[in-house]
Amino acid sequence: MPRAGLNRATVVATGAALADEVGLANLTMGSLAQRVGVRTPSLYKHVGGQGDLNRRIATLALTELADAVGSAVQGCAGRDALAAAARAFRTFVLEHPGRYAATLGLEPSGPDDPMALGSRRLLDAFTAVLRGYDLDVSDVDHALRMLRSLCHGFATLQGANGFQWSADIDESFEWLIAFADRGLRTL
Amino acid sequence: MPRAGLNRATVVATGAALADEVGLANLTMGSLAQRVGVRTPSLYKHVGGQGDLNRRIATLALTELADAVGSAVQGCAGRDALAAAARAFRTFVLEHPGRYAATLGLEPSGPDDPMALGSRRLLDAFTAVLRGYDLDVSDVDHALRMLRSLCHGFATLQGANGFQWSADIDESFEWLIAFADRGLRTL
DNA sequence: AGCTTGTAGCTAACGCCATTAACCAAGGGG
DNA sequence: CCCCTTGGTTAATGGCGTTAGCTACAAGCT
Repeated sequence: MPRAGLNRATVVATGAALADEVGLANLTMGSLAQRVGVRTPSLYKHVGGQGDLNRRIATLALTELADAVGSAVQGCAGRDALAAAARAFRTFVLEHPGRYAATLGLEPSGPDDPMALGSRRLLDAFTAVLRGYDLDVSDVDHALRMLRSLCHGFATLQGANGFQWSADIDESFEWLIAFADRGLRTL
Repeated sequence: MPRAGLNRATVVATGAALADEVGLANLTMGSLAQRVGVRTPSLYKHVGGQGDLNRRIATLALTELADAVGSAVQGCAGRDALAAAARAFRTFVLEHPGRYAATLGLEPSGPDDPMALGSRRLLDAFTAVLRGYDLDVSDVDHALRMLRSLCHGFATLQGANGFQWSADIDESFEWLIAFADRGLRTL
């Protein structure tokens, strides 16, 4: 029959898009096959299986996220950089919940795993933000983990509808950025 | 044949324990049935299905978590209360990852949903912590979300092995508590 | 051009999982 | 003592991921 002209990159990208639409848990090999116009087993010619697909989506997501945060930070420093990074992070998670969910709970296989590379680039972007505050070296790792926890926690809780009560969520996020900025400046 | 003497509570409790052991995603009706010593379809006499089971595990988890945080906070105030609440939260999530995972991404069906009740009690415990800092009323909701994001983010990232690099994780968590305390005291 | 060969697609089949239907026995309340 | 609620059973269905084995497209060599 006519070749569909698929390749690994399109399969992974379509899978990521589908995961964003229907949720990672509902990303099924059948639905992905249908989306790319092929029968289910054909996907295995491009991808090792669901685990492998998930891993590749995670790698894509981490790369994109690192790009987004990295370029948002360009040209800012201090509080502006912090706000830009945090907003870019949250925007990405809310716009691409499936991709982001794929990145959680995976261990990098080795140091040259492209996933670990994306992870490191993301970390570097946040490290650059912290360079705008003159922290003691012993504080940098902790501050990094604090920022990551804040961004990850807020974004995933919002994505999971974890904030039920009244106050405006965007306002809370800006408040949170201001809080972190104040804390970092007075260390 | 001989009755196994099951009831809803034991099924849910065993399901929660199993989810903690093998991960919520690997909690299967078959494995749970085996654990309680019964054939799979028998579970449906006690529980509506996998979704219902998940919901009941989440309710149990939220109740336990609210109890843990609530009693940890008893008799402390200010920084001590904050530290006690945060530690209790993280300990619970790390010791019961399956239960906690079940609580995410669920919408309470109604205002008298027992799950919403547990959720509210947990919220109340954190609100009590904040009462030790004299915040402007307009800040309370934002501060609450900040604390929830911090605790949730840190605990889930640690549980997912999201902290790869070197620094000591417990030390980071204590640093983070101190950071939040300082920020809250200087609002 | 024609043959070859690698490979992207297909169908068929298997096993696991959740769920439902239909049946059966245990055991307490009249 | 009987009955009928109820907690257990086996059998069957449908959806999923995955593998095996086949087919036919298309590129490359002669």
